[in-house]
Amino acid sequence: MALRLFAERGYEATGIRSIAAGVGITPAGLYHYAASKEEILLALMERGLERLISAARRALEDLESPEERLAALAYLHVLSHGRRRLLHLVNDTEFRVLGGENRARIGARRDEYEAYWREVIRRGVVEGVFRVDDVRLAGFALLQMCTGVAQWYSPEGGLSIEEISARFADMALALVRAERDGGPVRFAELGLAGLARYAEEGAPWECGVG
Amino acid sequence: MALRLFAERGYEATGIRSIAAGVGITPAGLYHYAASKEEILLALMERGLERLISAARRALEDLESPEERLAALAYLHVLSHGRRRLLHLVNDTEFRVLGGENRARIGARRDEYEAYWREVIRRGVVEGVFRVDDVRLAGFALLQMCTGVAQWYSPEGGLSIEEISARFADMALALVRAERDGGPVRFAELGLAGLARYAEEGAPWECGVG
DNA sequence: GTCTATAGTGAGATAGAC
DNA sequence: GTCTATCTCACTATAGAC
Repeated sequence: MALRLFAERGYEATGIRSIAAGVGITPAGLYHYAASKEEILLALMERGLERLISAARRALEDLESPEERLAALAYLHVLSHGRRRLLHLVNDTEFRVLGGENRARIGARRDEYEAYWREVIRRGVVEGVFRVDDVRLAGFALLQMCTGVAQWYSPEGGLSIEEISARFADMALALVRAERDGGPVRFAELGLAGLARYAEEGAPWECGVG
Repeated sequence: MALRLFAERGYEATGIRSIAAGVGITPAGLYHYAASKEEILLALMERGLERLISAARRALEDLESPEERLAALAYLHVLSHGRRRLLHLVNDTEFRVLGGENRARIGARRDEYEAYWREVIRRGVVEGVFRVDDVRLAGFALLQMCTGVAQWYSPEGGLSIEEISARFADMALALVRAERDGGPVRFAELGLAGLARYAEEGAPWECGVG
C-alpha cells in the first residue's frame, strides 16, 4: 500500500494516515511494523535493489562473453522494471529523502549494482567486442535508458514486457557497437531466450504495509 | 531559489518559508509574485521545456538528414541538461504534482517535444539509414538516456558538457544503428561542431523567486 | 512591494489502555 | 497487535496595514 501511494503521489506527499487507511488500521498501528515513515521507504528500496542485484549476479555466474553479459543485464533490468514497476519507480525517485545512514546504505547497494554494468562494459572494450569512447558515460546511458522503462511501461500496451526487454537488450548491444567476426551482435542471435529464469519471483511485494 | 530547493529537496518537501527566506522576504511577500506554490513550479517547468523545444526547432530548420537531426537533438538535449541541470531535474521529477490544467499544459508541451524525436527516428528508418525494431521504444530509450544526464552531471568532472554532449550524440547514432554507404555514422564525421549555437542563452534562471 | 498576524489544516509521532 | 487521544510542529494561504 505504501508502495502504491509513494509511487503515485510521492513520498513527501503521502501521509501515514493514507497508508494506514489503505491497510485498514490506524496511524498509530503502523508504528508496530516500522519505527518511522522513512523506514517503510527504506525497506521498499532495499527490496528493489535486492531484486536487481541477485538477478544480475545469477546471470553473470552463468554467462561468459561480454555481449551475453551486457544483454542479460539489460534484459533483466528492464524485465524487473516492468514487472515491479512501482517498486523501481520509488527507488529511482525518492533516493533524496533518505538521510545519513540510510542514504549511505542504499547508495552503496546501488554502486555495487552499477559496478556490474561498468565492469561488463570495460571487459567488452578490452576484448575488442565493444567500441565505446568512455565506459563511465556508456554505463550511465545504458542504465538510464533501461531504468526509464518504469516511467512509461504499462501492461496494457501492445508488446509484452519480455519482448520489450529483448528489444532493449538489443538496443544496448547497438549502443556499445558490439561486433563479432566483423558483423553486429544481435540479441536474437545470442540464444538467450531463457534469461527470464534468472529473475525468480518471491512473494508479491504489494501486500501488507509495504 | 525555488529552483535550487525544489531540485535538492523536492517540491513537496520545500516550504514557502524556505523559498521566501532564500530570497530575503517573508512568506506572504511571495504571493505578490506568484498566486501559489504550484504556479512557481509551473513557471520553472515551462522554462525548461521552452529551452528544449526552441533549440530543437532551430536545429531542425537547418539540418536535413536524419542522422544530423538525431545527433543535433541528442547533443542539444544533453547540453541543456548539463547547463541547466537543476531546471531539467525539476522538470523530470515533479511532473506528478501538477494537477488539472497545469498538468495538461506541460504534458502537451512535452508531447510536442518528444514528437520531434519520434519523427526524426521514423524518417531515418524509412530512408534506410536507421535500423530500429520499434520507433516508439527507441524514442523512449534515447530520451531517457539523454535526460538522465541531469542526474549525474557535475561541472567538476573531467569532461566538459560539450564533450559529453558529443559523445551522447554518438551513442544515440549507435543505438539506432545509423549507417551510410555501408559504414557506421559517427558524430565526429558529421561536421556538427557548431551545434551549441542553437542553444542560445537567455537571462540566467536561478536568480529571483524562480 | 513588503510587512505582521493569523486562520485553518494536516503532518509525524507518542502514551498508554485493552 | 491495535486502539483512542493527543502532542507538537509545519504547512499554504489570506487579510489588511504601511
